[in-house]
Amino acid sequence: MPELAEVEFFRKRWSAGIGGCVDRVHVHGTKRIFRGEAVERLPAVLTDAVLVDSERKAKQMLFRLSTATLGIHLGMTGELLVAGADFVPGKHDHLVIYQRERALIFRDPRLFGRVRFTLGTDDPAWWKVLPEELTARSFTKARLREVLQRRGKAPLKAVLLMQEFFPGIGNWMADEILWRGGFLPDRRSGTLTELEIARLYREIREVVKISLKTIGNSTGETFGDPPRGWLFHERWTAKGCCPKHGVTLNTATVGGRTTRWCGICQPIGKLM
DNA sequence: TCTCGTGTTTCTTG
DNA sequence: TCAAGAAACACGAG
Repeated sequence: MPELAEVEFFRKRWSAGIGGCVDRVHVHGTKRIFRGEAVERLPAVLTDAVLVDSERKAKQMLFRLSTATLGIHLGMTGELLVAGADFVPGKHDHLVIYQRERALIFRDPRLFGRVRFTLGTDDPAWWKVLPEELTARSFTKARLREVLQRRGKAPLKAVLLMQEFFPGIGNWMADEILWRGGFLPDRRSGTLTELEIARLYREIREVVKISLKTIGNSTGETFGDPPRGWLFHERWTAKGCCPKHGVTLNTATVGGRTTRWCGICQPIGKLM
């Protein structure tokens, strides 16, 4: 479930390879994962390069090597893994970077993810133009108000999923934010009062911050869960209940995505 | 066998 | 021309 915090977890997983030299590279070159890239050049470019560092912006990752940069987006089902140097790639292991002591693996069964690479050590142009993080100072209440008004007729849920405004927010995080704030997902974005905008702003910051802390910083085999009492733990099955009221969650498609909410916590809908 | 889905891009509609 | 919604992408899980 790669939303911003899970992406952070996967990025750190590959940190095991920082400082290491690339022995060889395996690619499934014909796959859509590499769309638009001259993938046939990738093994030659990366072999003998050193993995220098990595960074995440929203759901995007950039791995900097001594000869090139590697941009990775996990799509819906992508993941990064680390295995021993004798790792044998499976059907869905589209990129494997072998170092002396380990293999860094990018796996994605549904091929919605993307790998891009750029020669040289400068950060690529697409990376430089990504919007600033929601944890940055530039994300202010005034900025939120402006976005909500600009997309005034769209449901709140749909607007929260727009990456140009809310980089890193995905389906479960949007549901979590709306549930905590008491907003019905199909509420028109332009109808929020000043007090409600303040509440939404606070919940966006909180959910991002706590998710990064609990999921993004996990060090185990799999990423950890967000705190008990979050909607997260209930929203995956039809039997899921509101953590506060115990009532079965409602389900509908809002903004093109499966959305779950509590009829008691989140009472006020469209209003337009 | 059928339906669903954690993301993004492109197409269609209004 | 713009905003919003739908469809498409590809595959495994239930």
